[in-house]
Amino acid sequence: MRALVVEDDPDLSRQLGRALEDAGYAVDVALDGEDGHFLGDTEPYDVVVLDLGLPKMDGVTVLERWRQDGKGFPVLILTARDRWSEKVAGFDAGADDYLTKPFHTEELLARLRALTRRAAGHVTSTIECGDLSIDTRGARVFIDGAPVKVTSHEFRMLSYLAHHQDRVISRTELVEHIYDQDFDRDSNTIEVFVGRLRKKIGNDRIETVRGLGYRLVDPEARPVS
Amino acid sequence: MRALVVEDDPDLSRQLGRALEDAGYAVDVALDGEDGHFLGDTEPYDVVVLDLGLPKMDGVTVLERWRQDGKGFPVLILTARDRWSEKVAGFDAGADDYLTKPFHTEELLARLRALTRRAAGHVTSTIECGDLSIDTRGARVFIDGAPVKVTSHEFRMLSYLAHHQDRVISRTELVEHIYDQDFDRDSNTIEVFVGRLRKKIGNDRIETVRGLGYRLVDPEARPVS
DNA sequence: TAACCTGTTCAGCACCGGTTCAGGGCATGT
DNA sequence: ACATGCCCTGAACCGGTGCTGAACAGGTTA
Repeated sequence: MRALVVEDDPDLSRQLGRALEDAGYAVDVALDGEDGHFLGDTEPYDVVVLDLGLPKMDGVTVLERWRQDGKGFPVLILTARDRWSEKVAGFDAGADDYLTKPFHTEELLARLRALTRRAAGHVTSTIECGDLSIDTRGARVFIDGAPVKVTSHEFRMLSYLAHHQDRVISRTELVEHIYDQDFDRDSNTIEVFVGRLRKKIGNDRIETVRGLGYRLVDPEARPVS
Repeated sequence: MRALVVEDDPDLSRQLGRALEDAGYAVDVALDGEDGHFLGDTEPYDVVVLDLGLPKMDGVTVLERWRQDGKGFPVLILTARDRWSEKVAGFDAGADDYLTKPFHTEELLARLRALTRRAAGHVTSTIECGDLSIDTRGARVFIDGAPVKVTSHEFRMLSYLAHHQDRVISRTELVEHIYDQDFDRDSNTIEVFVGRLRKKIGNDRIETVRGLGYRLVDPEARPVS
């Protein structure tokens, strides 16, 4: 999951970035509205945390432009306490949730989880694929109830595949969503991770579609429709 | 499906080409308006991505000439943000959709899928032909709900036939839509693929019309011709 | 500092998928 | 019925793609 944090207060943005990274997101941080808008326009984020009071370009404007351009990622806006007008304007502009400063990072994380889940059409905090279950909250993976130990990048990857199960995910799409901005394009890191994941959760759970990418499937569900 | 990308920025054009190839298109790239116009005039594309700001010949002009010459392929234009006049001119010239730079490749792919589907008169992302169903998004094929394993070229071919089912598709048309520019004309590759496909989905699903080409049919739907 | 864990790089290899080729069959027109 | 030529098919070739084991690097922990 990739997240963008747009927050001008350097302390808070650093804290947020760190909290999200700890929670397993690949995070980019923008310190003003222009940068934030540009990043949101160019990079495929899965969720955005957007402060409304920003230098160079107001948060609401940023959000409005994104939505005009058809950007659909979920956006959580941060507002100063008692700034109802801003909040309303934010929702009108297409925000999905809000939080008033100051707040507990746990609450922010919980709301972000809810947003990403909702955006992918899931309702619970665990995604199931056959007897494979992925706890997005605890970053844990179970097979038939038995815990499987996965590293953080392995988890990000599995989690992204699970959010879009049954779809073919190209290698480039995986890279874009797992890593932040710059990443060496031609490298076989993805393949190595797929290999390691397969070794842990079973070979038949990740199909490779030659020339296109990978796909997470439930091996049990396919003998007959 | 064959796609043409007309984009002068070398980085972007390479990136686009790669993304489309990942998505299963056969892609040609032109770096200026003249080349782009020529290619679009001579080669039968299924969809075109056209940047409006181009050297040698402006994108709008390119599009106008294509339409004057009766080229009907769907065209998605790329415009710099806040260039409303261009956008309008593009639509007037016959564009089918637009996207403002910068954009997410996934969104571009989604729109291209929508365009090709619409151009073929389909609305969903799966095409049905009797109990044969083709998932254009997931690159999968089912017979009566049971998955059939096809390779990427086999899929392209079946998919093209399915987009134009009940029509006779000539061998050259198939070649032109499945492969990009350079392909050895006299080769029986197509026949080999037809053979392999028939072996997988049943002999009676692809009719051969001697001297003309092939046609995808629903064997059940024609008790008698 | 040493041991460890995680992510990345590299090189070798197996295999798959695309292409070619040759031979034979079958439809079509005379 | 015959001959022509189009089409089908099996087999083989070949290059590329993706997989794997191992080594390396950076950071973290004991």
